[in-house]
Amino acid sequence: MRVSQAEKEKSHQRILDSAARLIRERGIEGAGVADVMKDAGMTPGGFYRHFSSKDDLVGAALEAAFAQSLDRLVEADDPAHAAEAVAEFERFYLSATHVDNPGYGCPIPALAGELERSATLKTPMTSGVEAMIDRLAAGLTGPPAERRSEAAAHIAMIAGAVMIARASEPAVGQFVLDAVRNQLGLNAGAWSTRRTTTTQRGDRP
Amino acid sequence: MRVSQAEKEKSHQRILDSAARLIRERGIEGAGVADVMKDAGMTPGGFYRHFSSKDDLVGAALEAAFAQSLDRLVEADDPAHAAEAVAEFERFYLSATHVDNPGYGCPIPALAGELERSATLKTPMTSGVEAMIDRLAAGLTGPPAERRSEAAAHIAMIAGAVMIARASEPAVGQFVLDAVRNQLGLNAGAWSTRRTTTTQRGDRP
DNA sequence: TGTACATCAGTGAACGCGCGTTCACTGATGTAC
DNA sequence: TGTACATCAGTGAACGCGCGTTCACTGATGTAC
Repeated sequence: MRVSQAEKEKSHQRILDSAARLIRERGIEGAGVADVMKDAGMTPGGFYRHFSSKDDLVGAALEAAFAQSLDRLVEADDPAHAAEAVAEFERFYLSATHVDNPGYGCPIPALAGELERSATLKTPMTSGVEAMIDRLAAGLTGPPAERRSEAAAHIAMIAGAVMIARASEPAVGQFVLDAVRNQLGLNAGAWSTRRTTTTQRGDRP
Repeated sequence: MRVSQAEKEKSHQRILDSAARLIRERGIEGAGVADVMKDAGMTPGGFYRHFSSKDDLVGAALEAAFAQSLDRLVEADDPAHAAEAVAEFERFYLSATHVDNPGYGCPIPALAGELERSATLKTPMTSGVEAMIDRLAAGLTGPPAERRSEAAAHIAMIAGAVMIARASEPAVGQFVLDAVRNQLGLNAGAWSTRRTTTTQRGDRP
């Protein structure tokens, strides 16, 4: 039975939301079209009135997932607030809540592994990574040219940590998350003077 | 036609080697039992004379892949050589050769994403991560208690970078790899005095 | 050492299941007059 | 504003394909005597 254009738009959004969540929870191959449609309250056949293929859906869902994830990083005008916003984002990123709930989290640790073999999905992944670099860079200190580089390194580290934590047994996962928190100075409270540094090389005895 | 015990052992090794490579190249779901057997020069039916299931194979292949990957990190007795060995390992890890040839590389960026949803494979992944932490820690400086933590952070960063590089378009991938190299001080030659540091927080104005 | 026989590594076809996609159909929506 | 009709969102079954696994079979290996 046909529904109104407004209803169709709502259906579309429900499918997209279900896909964005299920894909991050179960992986792209693990989230079937029928599963997504059922989660959205529909039957499989209707899917192709909204997307031309599963790949089409996954691309749109990946973009939506990045947008959702980056919404957690509040944009601040002045540098101090921007720095605190980034620290807060990274703390959440490394939290048990994020590790245990991939469905609402960052798409990189949830999906990058699977995207290594997909040609068509590299584009939305690349856009998402770039957007995340820019957003993080805005909250880092130092020369502007080096901020993006530092942001990229931070992303590699936090995404790698979450991925490893999810793929390992809890004790090791926790250890890696703690290690990265330490490396990024996120454990130091406002009152603390504790410092952590990266290992330095290039200076031989 | 039956073959000798020695021949069977060779077949077993060929299947394991093929699996360890194909699984890293194509992912666990992407490497079919028939593909692995064909690569090993056999037909699908014979598989179950060697492994009880595909999961069984993947577990063994994952262990083999970690062993292969860690073989690149030479063990050194004195601290200076150990430090240089770790630096060399990390340089290779972040190289285009490694990024472009997952079949012979580290299983973490190649498979961790897929293992997030596998209960049985978390054990070999955890063992592999622990082994890698220990091996890297031996080449880092600082108090012994903090070396493992620092090693874990390094692994998160390099594994994350390789995963992102493989899942993104080349320009962004290169940028992330370069950023991590910089962060780890791997671009600085022996003559250089260049330093890179992580962002520090916890000191409010 | 030689012979008879049980074992079993490997073959290749077939099975069963899940998943993406297609399709005939329904009936409410939107439009032309 | 009302009516007739074309459109099309959504249904639910069916199709086709790939993949893990099973199975009857072959013939060389290993063993018992």
